[in-house]
Amino acid sequence: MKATQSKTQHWLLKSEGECYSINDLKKDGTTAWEGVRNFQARNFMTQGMKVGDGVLFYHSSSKPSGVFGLAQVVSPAHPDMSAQNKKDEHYDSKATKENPIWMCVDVKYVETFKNPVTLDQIRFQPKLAGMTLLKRGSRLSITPVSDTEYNEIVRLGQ
DNA sequence: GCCAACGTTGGC
DNA sequence: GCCAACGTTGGC
Repeated sequence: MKATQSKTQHWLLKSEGECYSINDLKKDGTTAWEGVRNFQARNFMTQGMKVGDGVLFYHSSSKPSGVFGLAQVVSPAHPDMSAQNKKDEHYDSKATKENPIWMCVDVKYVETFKNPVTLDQIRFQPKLAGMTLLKRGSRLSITPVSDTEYNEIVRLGQ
């Protein structure tokens, strides 16, 4: 399905801080967002994300958890090769060259927040109360973020 | 390390 | 196509 909307969207990407942090992204410059093994999150990448979209970089399972910086989508979705790599921890035996199943986009480092916006802060802000992140049991590693939410988090972080 | 919430799998 | 079992996520 081809995305019909042309407006720039914003997204929140979760990463375990211990595993891949905003500092790792800064070091790498650009990275393929591999390892997503959830259909809903994948569909956001294949159908929703567009080059130029803004990304809130969230550390989960970190002390504290929160948005630590900004990134940007720099490629359309392409096959996630880690799914076809037997040695990769996210290997999926059903993924093939003909049917890669799992896709990923490339994201580019933009900036590290001077003041990381913690989960507590996000909960406290009325403008951010509706964020998918705060929904009970929300474990999605990729969620859409509204203009208002995005701008508010950027304002708090800088 | 606990556990609630959720997605996926597989037997029927 | 139901649903129990299982694995994973992620805040605490």
